[in-house]
Formats: sequence, structure tokens, C-alpha cells
Amino acid sequence: MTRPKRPTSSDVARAAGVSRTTVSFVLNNRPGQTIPPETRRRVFEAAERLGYRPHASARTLARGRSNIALLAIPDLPMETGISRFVEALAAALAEHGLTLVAHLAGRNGRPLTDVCSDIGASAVIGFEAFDDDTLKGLYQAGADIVIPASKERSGMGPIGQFQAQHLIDRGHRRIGYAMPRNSKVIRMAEERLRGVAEACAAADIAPPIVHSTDVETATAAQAVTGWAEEAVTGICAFNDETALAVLAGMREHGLSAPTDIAVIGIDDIPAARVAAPPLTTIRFDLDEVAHRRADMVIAGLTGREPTSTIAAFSPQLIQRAST
Amino acid sequence: MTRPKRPTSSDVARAAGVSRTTVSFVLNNRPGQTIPPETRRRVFEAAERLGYRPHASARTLARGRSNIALLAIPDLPMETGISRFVEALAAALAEHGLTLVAHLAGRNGRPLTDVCSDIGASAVIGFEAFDDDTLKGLYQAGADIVIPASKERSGMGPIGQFQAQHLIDRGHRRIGYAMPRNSKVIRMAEERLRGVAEACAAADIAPPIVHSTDVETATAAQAVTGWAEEAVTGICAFNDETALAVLAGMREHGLSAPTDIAVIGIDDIPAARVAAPPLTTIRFDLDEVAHRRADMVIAGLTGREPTSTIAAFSPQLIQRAST
DNA sequence: CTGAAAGCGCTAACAA
DNA sequence: TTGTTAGCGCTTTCAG
Repeated sequence: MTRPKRPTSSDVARAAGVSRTTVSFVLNNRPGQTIPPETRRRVFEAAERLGYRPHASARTLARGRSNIALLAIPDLPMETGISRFVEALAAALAEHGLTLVAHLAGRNGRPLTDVCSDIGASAVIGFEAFDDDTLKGLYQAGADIVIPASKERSGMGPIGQFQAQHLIDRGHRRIGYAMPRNSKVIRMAEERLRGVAEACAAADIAPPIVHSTDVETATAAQAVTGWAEEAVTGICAFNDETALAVLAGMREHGLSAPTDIAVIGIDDIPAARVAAPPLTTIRFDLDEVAHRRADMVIAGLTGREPTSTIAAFSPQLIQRAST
Repeated sequence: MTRPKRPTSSDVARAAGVSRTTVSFVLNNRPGQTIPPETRRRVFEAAERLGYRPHASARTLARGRSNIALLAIPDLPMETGISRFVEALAAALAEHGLTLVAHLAGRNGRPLTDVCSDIGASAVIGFEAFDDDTLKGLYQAGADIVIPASKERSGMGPIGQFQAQHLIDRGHRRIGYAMPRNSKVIRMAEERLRGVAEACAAADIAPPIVHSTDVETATAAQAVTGWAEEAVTGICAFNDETALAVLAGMREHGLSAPTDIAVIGIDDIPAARVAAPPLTTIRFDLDEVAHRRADMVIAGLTGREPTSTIAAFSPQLIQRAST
């Protein structure tokens, strides 16, 4: 199927019997201009009839700035929730005329900076702070604003704290931490672990006993052996998948939660609900983070001061049988 | 942080002591041109030193076609695997100079056609066929090629067949099908169910007994009751999460897999490995699908005949304890 | 082998 | 109130 030649703004102007300027003014609803309703109608009608869509590249070139925001989705198994986050962000940005697209980072994909430059993104939004080279590259690639700009707190620490606090509140005094082995998430896990350690320190109990495991029974069973030897009674897992692995490792030893050891995850993935036993976990409100991110983008683009600077998560406990 | 003015191709030309034409030729490695190595070096050096990146919009405008491909990710729970698919697709397209970005479809997000036009995508790639209006809109928005073009088979049926066949091979004669309740995936589930039914028909056994369930224990337990009454011995679940729910439902009744009823899922999510019992499931090779999709895009863009037309999945059985 | 010049489709001063 | 005009940064034909 061959595509018919695309109508340009000149075509619309001709069809409506006006100049291109007028077309531009009408279609962009330019303030401060007083175009007679009749003329406007004619322009709209012509544009509609011809199926006119402004050429984005031409517009961007002329305006000097695109209306595209690029979301860099890290190469993490962020599974559940991420799409809700993306949608919320897209909606928030759309209110300000920005279109959001996503780049899924990966080993073989093109570098983020290239993508940014290829699509001419005005704003780039990430989850964690970008390293300095990337940041510089992004600006070179034409981004006007990059978020998070610098070493902004990623908000992962508080999650770990919240997680540990739940266990502490239920009387646990020997806390274990289940670290994932997947190197992609190590940094995030370390941040969360830090939060757990802080909570322990604040409660004046021993720091968490850390063991790492894959999402698989054998290594988890080994880790469980380690915790058992240290008389750990409650385990904070990096996320639900890791928690599920720990549960499997315990099963292997004939141990069960929460009687022998309590386990708490993070994320509230669907599988957590139907695990044996159902997994206590933490969910957090991505919508709020999305709105803050959007606010920062708009602020940066318009030169206004951002309403909020810190991207905080609002953790919510999902109490189930495993604790 | 204010971004320094971006260097243009003229800046590079000036710095290298050549014309913009030469810069363009060198940087685009234009064939049929014989530029002296020394000149080339000077251009590269200047571009590097200035941190020059060609302006995508300007290039697109001049060339008449962007190098952007847009992937429309449907509003499904982004389960596992999708990101691997995206990466494979991105990599395959990158080999041909195309940059892939994704649009997560959603209730509140901007319509796909708008996104397409805003980013000036040359190609739009979907999972299922687009409806006629969308298709038309996409072409109007400037897309040169849209895939899947028309009512192409989505390749989900064969997966269901494969799944059922495994149960049949192991001697099961009363097959059940666990349908998800999440309306977003109903269509996909129906396609898979069709495949299961075909396999049953081919093996000359009764059609599958269908019950639906959420990813949650109560409804799953109800469904299990239904299957038990029908003396079902093997259940094909829509996906792993649904399968996990079925397992939980069985547990509720004191039934265990595979002794009482065998269960098989689809997707091979991490949680399947550590379920009780570990879940037999099916993984399919998204890489291959990605490559075919990419091939079709490139073919369409260059006018060449596509190498392959049907997007087939290569299902692979992951045998674990639940069957 | 390199440069001059003409657009690509749109926006935005500036005139009329 | 509307039209004229000059770019935005890049590619590409055509001369030199």
C-alpha cells in the first residue's frame, strides 16, 4: 500500500483561501491574534478535509524545541507497576503538550544518548540519577532538561526502612536480608539494604545478616541455612521474586513462614498473592512519583521553579500470611 | 544548568576548514565520494572536539524520512519477556540504522496516531493488527509502514496447541482451561484457548473444560471445584500467573500437582521456578519474532520483499514438577 | 575532490 | 486582520 503524498500547510492554506501564516495561527490557536470565526472555520474545515497533520520535524526545527519527552526505562525486571507509572507520567506530561515515549535500556540497544538525539527529545526522564558522561551526552544530544538531574535521592532507602520496620514492629530482633544475585539490580538492592540497616540501627538491634540468592531453590536453600545458623527470625527480601525464592528455600528445609521465619517482599506482584503462604509485601504509589517527575519536567522547560524536588515513594504495607 | 548552544554542521565545517557539504559527506560516510583521508580526519576531529551531534529534525526534514520506529505496546501487564522482545527488536532495527522507541498504550495516554506524528515515526510496529481507522491515521501521521499490516495471525493459537499437546502426550484425556478474568488479556486468552481446543480435537478427546479465575486464591479454588467435578486431570492455564493461582486453589482443596491434577503455564516467569511445586511452563523465543518483525519493517522501508511474512513463535517446554 | 545554492515544512518577525 | 519573508540545520544536485 503506497501512502498518498502528505498534505502540507500550504495545501491547507490554498484550500482555505488564506496564507500559511493564518493557517499556522489558527491551528496553533495562537493567543493575541484575532482571527474571524469564519476564517478559522474555513481553515479547520480544509485541514480536516485534507487530513492534514503538521510535520513534526519541520515544526521542531522552526520552533527550536520539540515536544517530546523520553523516558529511560532501566534494564530491571520492574515488572508490575511500571506500566502504570508510565501511563501516569504520559498523562501528566500530555496535559502540558508533551508526548512521552520510552526507551528500554539494554545491553544491545542503542545508547540512550543516541536515542535522545535521534528523536530530538527536549526532556529525558530517568529513574536514578544519570552518570556524568551520560548527562553530558544527553545535553549534547539536544535535551533541554534531564531528570533526575544530579545525585538526587532515589527514594529506595526509605522503602527498605519501611520493610524492616514492619518486622521490628512485630517483635523480630534478628533480621536477615535477601540480596538478589542478578547484577542488574544490585545497586538498587544495596540502597534498600541500607534502609534496612538504618531501621535496625534505629531500633538498636543487630545489623541485618545478608545472604544472596538467585530466584531459584538451591541457592535460596543455602542462604536459609545461613540465616538459620544465625538464629534470624525475620527476612527482608529485595523484592517479591527474591522473597518467593526464600520461601522455596525454607520449604526445602521443612521450615515454614511465619512460624519459623517471617518473610517480607517488595512490589506486590500477582504471584505474591497466591504463594504458599501468601506473601506480605510493600506496594508503592508510582502515580505520585510520576506527577512529581512531570512537574519537574514542566518546571524545567518553562523556567519555573519546581513545586517539589524530591521524588518520594509512599509505601503501603500489604499484610498477608508470611509475616 | 543552562545548556551551551549546540554546535551545528557549519561550526564543524568552519573548525575543520571545509564546507558543510564536505562535513555532511564525511559524517554520513557517503558512498561514491572520494574524500582524502586527511580531510576526513580533520572533519572527524573537529566534530569530536565540538561535541557535534546532527540535529535529527533538520535531517529528517531534509531527507524526507526519519529513522525512527515506534513500537506500540498494548495495555497488557508487561509481564516478563516483553522487555527482552523490545530489546531484540531494537537491536535488529539498529543494525539498519533505525532507532526504536515505545509507546505504552493506555486509557489516558495520547492516541497512538498523535504519538506517531509527534515523533515523526517512519514505521509503526504493533503486536496485533490495527483497526482500519488507526491504520489510516498512522499513514496520515506520516508513517511509511505499519506492521502488522492487516489481519495477520498473531501466533498465539499454536502456543495453546503446544501446551495442550504436552498434557495429552502425558496421557491426560480430560483437559481443563484456566481463563484469566483480567479483561485486558481476554482476547489473547481466547486465541490460546482455541489452540488448546484444536489439540484436543486432533487427539480425539473432549474439548477443554473452561473456568475463569483471578490471580487470587478464592476464585481459583472455585474453579478447581468445577474441574474436580468434571474429573479433569490436566489444566492448561492462560499464563504462569494464572497457573500459580490454580496451584493455590488446589492447595486450598488439599489437592496437589501433578498427582491429583497436572498444571501447565506459559511464560516462564521467575516465580514459576520457585513455586510449590515448581511449575511446568512454556517459553517462547521472542528474539525470533523480533527479527521477523524487524525484517518486515526494513523490507517495507526499502521496497524489498520481506523474507518472512508470518510471525511464528517457537515454543519451548520447560518441564518441571507440576506435570 | 570540494563548494555554492536550493530546498524540506513550519514558525514568527515584520509589513501591509 | 492577513500576507511576505527570512530563517531553523541538514542533505543533495550541480558546478567548479
